[in-house]
Amino acid sequence: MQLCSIQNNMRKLRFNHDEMTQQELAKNIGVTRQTIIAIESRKYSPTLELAFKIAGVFQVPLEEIFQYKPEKS
Amino acid sequence: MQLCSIQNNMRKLRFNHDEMTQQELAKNIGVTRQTIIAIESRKYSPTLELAFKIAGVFQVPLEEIFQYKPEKS
DNA sequence: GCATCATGTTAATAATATTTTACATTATGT
DNA sequence: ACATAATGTAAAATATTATTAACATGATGC
Repeated sequence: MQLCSIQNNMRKLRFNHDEMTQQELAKNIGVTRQTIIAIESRKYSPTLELAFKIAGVFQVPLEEIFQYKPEKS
Repeated sequence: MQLCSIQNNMRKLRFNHDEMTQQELAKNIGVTRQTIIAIESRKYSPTLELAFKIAGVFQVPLEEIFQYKPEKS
């Protein structure tokens, strides 16, 4: 499956935050669990708005969660 | 017209970077001028990938260009 | 064994972002 | 006056992201 160009460590952050589940994170930022799954598995990148919300939950700068990896030339 | 929830200072940055035009910025990051116009006028938010590319052009952290302003309760 | 919870997969639909094209406006230079 | 460059506006078409729902798996506890 095609990976998107944005890497992330949401999964690691969830575990470091009291093993927050995908469901809890989803509810926290107001999206469905499917969206969390898709982002964690790099099926697609979140919107900028969603990325900011996620950074807000974990209280870290956005760039600490998401990194741009061009991949394509 | 409805504004999106992400603020930005691309316009200011363009002028501070040798008065870079919308056209030049667009070409730099590989999108059309319409996309730059839409983002600058907050018609919609860029994708996370685009936001990273724009930050790359201006060589500043993403959060220095884009700020999340919830607006809605 | 059975129920429950967390995670994963797939597919269809809805919502949003981006492209393309065309035309308008304002300022600048000749 | 005319040409050009930068910006703005609008609409339709396409691409990407997000939602919803249904079903599957592995782990845990009773």
